[in-house]
Amino acid sequence: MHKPRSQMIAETRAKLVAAAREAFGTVGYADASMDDFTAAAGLTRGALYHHFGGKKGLLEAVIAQIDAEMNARLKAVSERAGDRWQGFVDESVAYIEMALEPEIQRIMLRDGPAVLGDPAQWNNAGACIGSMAKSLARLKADGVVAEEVDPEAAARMVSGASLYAAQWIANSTDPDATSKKAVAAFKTMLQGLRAR
Amino acid sequence: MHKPRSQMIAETRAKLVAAAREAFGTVGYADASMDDFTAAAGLTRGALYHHFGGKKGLLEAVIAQIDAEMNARLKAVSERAGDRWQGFVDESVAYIEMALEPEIQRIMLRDGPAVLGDPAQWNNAGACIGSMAKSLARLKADGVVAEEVDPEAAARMVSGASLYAAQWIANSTDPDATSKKAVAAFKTMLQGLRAR
DNA sequence: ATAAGAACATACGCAACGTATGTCAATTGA
DNA sequence: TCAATTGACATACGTTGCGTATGTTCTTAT
Repeated sequence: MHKPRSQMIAETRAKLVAAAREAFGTVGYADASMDDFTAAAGLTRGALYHHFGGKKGLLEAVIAQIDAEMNARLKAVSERAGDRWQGFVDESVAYIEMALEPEIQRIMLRDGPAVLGDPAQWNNAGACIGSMAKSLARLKADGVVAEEVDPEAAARMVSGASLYAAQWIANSTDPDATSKKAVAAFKTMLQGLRAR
Repeated sequence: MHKPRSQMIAETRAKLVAAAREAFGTVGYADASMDDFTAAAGLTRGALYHHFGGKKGLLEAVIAQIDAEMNARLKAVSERAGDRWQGFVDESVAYIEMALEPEIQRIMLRDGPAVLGDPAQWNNAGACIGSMAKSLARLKADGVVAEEVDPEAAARMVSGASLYAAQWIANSTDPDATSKKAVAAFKTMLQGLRAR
């Protein structure tokens, strides 16, 4: 007796997502040949078009997967902290550090926005930004964060700042030293969000 | 009598840059056909390869042109302000507003980094970020900006935050209201950079 | 004036994408 | 149980776009 069909399908989709994730993360979206990475998954472009509608659809699936993983990691970090503000700071710094990972940098922060447009309008509405905005909203309710800051606006700017900081670090000749500078300046800047 | 050769060359290059700028800014780098926009300039791909070495080379030329324009505009804004800190804030807000222009958003902030990599390592070293870092360095020397902030780090984070804020505004259903929220949160965050 | 080289255009090959079509297995219904 | 149907996937083909190699013309220098 063979496996049930639904399971076969899930495996096929998972194989394609994994192979594409590998390819997108290393050579980049544009230079990833569909023929190549579908073959690496033991399949052909036919399966890809059937399940994901095209190259962009597959990118969306890859992004959704990574996004979920990032969200889980960030949640864990913020829950580990003492107070709420510290949790927010830790989460933001963790975000910078995640942006150091080549796969995240390439797929989530460069090719993703270039191909699919504004990250905020991706299907799950950007789980990462969403959770950060939630943290900020709670902090604002607690009076820790200043009245005039809109949580979503701040969350977006923080993630943008993180990305640019991470790119800077990743391309620097001395990543460790650069990282220290970036995190210091970043924390200082975050202080501006606090109520006086 | 014909025009001197050097002038003809300059005109040809300018035509190609202009046509590419138009195409890149509207349909995006990936979907811009070299055959199409060189024809729009009254030329062929041959001229493009001769002068710019390829599609990426032309993108670099387009970016250099836009970067110079942006730098000039930002310089004008910061010089118009009363004190130095105000000049920096104005410059940053102006940066957000520039990031609202579709051409700048598409070419400088999305396709550019995706195709050419870290903006900081572009040939002229990113005139915009450079000038912002200079402003911050002066402010730090004057004791207006806190000791622990590295000017370049801050400049990068500010531009990253601006980009994300601008994308948010550009894609929102009510750009005016969103813009107000973003600028308010942005200014608040910048306060964090000041010495106490 | 003629050789040399730059400024382009034209022609060709190649790789990648999307679609249309085919095939086979699994499920459904009588 | 056995057709009939549906869905999963492969194969083949046409199109498009890029890069290069090879012309052709025109300036410039000697």
